[in-house]
Amino acid sequence: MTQTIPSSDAVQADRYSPGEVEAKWQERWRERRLYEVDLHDDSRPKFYFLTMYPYPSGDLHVGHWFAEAPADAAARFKRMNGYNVLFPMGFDAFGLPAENAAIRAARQGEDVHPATLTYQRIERMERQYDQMGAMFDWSKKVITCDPEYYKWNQWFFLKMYERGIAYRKESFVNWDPVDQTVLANEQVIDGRGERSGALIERRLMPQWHFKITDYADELLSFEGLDWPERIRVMQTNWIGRSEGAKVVFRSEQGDDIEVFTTRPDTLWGATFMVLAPEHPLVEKLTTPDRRDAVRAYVERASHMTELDRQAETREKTGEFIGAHALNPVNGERIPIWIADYVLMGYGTGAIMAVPYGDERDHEFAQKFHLEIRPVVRPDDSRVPDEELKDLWTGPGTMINSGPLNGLRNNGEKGRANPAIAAAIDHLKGIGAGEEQVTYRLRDWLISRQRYWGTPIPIVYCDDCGIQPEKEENLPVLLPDDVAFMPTGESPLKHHPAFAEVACPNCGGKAHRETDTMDTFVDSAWYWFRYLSPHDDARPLDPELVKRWTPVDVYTGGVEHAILHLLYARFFTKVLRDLGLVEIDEPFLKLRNQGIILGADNEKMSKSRGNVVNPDELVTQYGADTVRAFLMFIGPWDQGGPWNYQGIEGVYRFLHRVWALVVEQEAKPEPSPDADLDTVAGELKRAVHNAIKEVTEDLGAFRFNTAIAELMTLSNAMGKARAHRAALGPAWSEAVRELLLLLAPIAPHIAEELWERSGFPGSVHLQSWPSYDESALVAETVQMAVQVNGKVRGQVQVPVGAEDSQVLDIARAEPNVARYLSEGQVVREIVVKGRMVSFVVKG
RNA sequence: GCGAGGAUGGCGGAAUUGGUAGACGCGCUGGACUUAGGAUCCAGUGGCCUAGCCGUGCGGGUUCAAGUCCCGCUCCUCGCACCA
Repeated sequence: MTQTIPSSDAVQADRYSPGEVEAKWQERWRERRLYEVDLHDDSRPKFYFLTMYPYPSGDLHVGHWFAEAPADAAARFKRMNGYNVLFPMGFDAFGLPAENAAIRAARQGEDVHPATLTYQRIERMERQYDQMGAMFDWSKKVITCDPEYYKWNQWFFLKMYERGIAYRKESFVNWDPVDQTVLANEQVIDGRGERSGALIERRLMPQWHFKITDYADELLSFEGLDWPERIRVMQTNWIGRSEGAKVVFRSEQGDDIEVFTTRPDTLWGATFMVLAPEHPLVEKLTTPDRRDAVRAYVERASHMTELDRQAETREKTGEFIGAHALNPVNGERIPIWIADYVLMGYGTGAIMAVPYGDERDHEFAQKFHLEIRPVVRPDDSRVPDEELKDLWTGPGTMINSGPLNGLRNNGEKGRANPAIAAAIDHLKGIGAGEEQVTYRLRDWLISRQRYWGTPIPIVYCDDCGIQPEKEENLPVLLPDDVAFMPTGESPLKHHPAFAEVACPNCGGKAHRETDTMDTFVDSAWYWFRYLSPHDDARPLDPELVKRWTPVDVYTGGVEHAILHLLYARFFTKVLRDLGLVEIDEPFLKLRNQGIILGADNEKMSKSRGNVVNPDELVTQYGADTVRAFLMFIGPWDQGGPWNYQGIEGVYRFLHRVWALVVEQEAKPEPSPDADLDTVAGELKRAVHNAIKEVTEDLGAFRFNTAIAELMTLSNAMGKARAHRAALGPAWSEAVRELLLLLAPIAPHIAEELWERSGFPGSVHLQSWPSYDESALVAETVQMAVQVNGKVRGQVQVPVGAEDSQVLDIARAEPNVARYLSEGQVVREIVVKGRMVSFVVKG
């Protein structure tokens, strides 16, 4: 890309110079505190417009602009529509990249502290944000690595600990060997660490969890929320609710083996059982002759990464453990196997296997030659029961199933299926099971073996065990004087002053928890804190929370569909149950922007070298052009490839707007035969049409078409421009409306032209214009005309015309007139809005 | 495999309840102004065998009328995936 700005000798005194205009207005807006919001102002309705706060990576890239500039336009639009709009911004400042940078530095013998790095980056990004011309209210800024912020993470943790929502449990965890930390399930993508890309190992460790599963059912409801279907589906699948039954089998040795099944109706077809390799009963139940084989299998499974396991989706593996269990419904003796297709983390880690009714069990049975017994006869099957196909998961009639024989199985889930209902009742009757709901969702593991995060306020006392830190001792400060380990281990472990403490209970010898919290804890409630960012006495201001939340619109990337957005919903419900807020849901309306791809159609990344730097673009074209171009590129929720050429068109458009308002008319006066009334009428129509369209588009986040409408208006004004002197106030009115419509999208140039036109005040403090319906384009609509049921012609009819007028026009159509003149009109009707029917006799 | 979304000119994309397909922009072509044009302005720009015909991934259907509705496919993107 080479220069496109006209060389300086061509610049006239009043030529559009984005750099000057933008610097001037950013300065003035700052001086006038134009965007500082009075949270107590109740003269206007509130509107909380939230956009996801960024991680302080150090440089704003074009993706930030794509996310935030349109959001800013939508927020400005709301503000001009009479709302008191809160549009805050902050930084998600804890996290691995800053710490990893410190570790890298340590490896080279340098000393870089994550805090120093983070605050430097925040400062740089704030300056870059200012260049965007966004109406962020920085006075409400939240930085999550500030003790004044993370203190409240700790406070919430203590409250949740009191209520049993935060608990410590030894469990298998996802261990990232590169980042040297445990990850949440949500952070493991295809068996690899979300950040590091390293293969995840499974380890058994004591970890802190939040009991998000307590809220599983509530999280499944999106009632009253205007969220994209896509996100709702993703969250619903993630929570993964399954209705079924728990059934207790008993081993011959007398141990209860509990299983969960969604198909209790097929219990009589259970011909073997399968335990997960990690199942606690495996060791005990295995018979001596099978011990070696079983141990080898368990050993192999434990070393397998998640990815290895998933890669083996085709071929089933497993081992018979030598033991048998009794099927509670028919007392049958069935073999017990272990196999890694049964997961310890779901249900009970054990299943009853019904090869006839489950594809996986069927595959397993075939491979190991286990019995397959039909229990549902398909409706259209005519073969004898013994010859039924060996896998059927659909509806039919129950067979080989004792008391269920002959019952209808409609293939539905839960009690809606008579066969399932009967099976559950039967289980209850014999005391071997009952209805149960199981979720895929697991509790949120929040422990991280890292330094740069919120310290978990827990102390382990040799005598008293786990002790929560006292509230008055908060915040538990993250120490600054730490040495970063080249190995990646958390420096907290090697910091005696931090780790060795007195027990808050007995005062005896104790040590502090050295794990820190997942950074998703920070972002699970940050929007509440914008309302009182520096309140030292309490986490949130109840009065302001009541007035301002829930957030009216939340915008951000889809990549947070299940991580952040699910945690935020969970946290809100917890805060509600703690009596701190009164709302059930944090974000009423959610909108996701798409992703801007590099010119090579790949996701932008430093390693690919396809990153577009917005700073250079701003220098070349100005922020207004960059903003408007990102909005114009296509539907916002779609994203798309970056295209250098397109930006020129938007740049030219802003130049033309500038010329319309500022530049002196160089052309000769209009020719005397120009019909001024027509010109004025068309101008007015163009203006009001634009108001209507831009209003609808901005309200619906359709930025691309809003700009297209503005271009159409500016083109129309370009045609009328030659008559501007003669048009007088009509011209000036058109300019006024154009600038108002432009203000949310290109705030600087709109403000400058507003001032130059002599309009009072700031364009951003004006009310949004409304349109005059009667001034809109007199549209016509095409209608078909039929005579005695046959279409004879098409006519153009003005929108909103009276029926009689429509009939007159239709009658005048030559092709129609031919048929009408012959006979007599008996009935005339206008149907379907777009069809004129004549019925003629004679 | 399951779920969600999509397919429209050379390109990004527009098209209320079915009603002149291709708004707006890019690119391209021609012209004007120019020492020059990669600046600006004007005109044109879906295709073709151009009295007209054909055109919204493919094949059917409903309708006076289909990008839009119905049936059957193909391909693409994203999400989930041995969840019992």
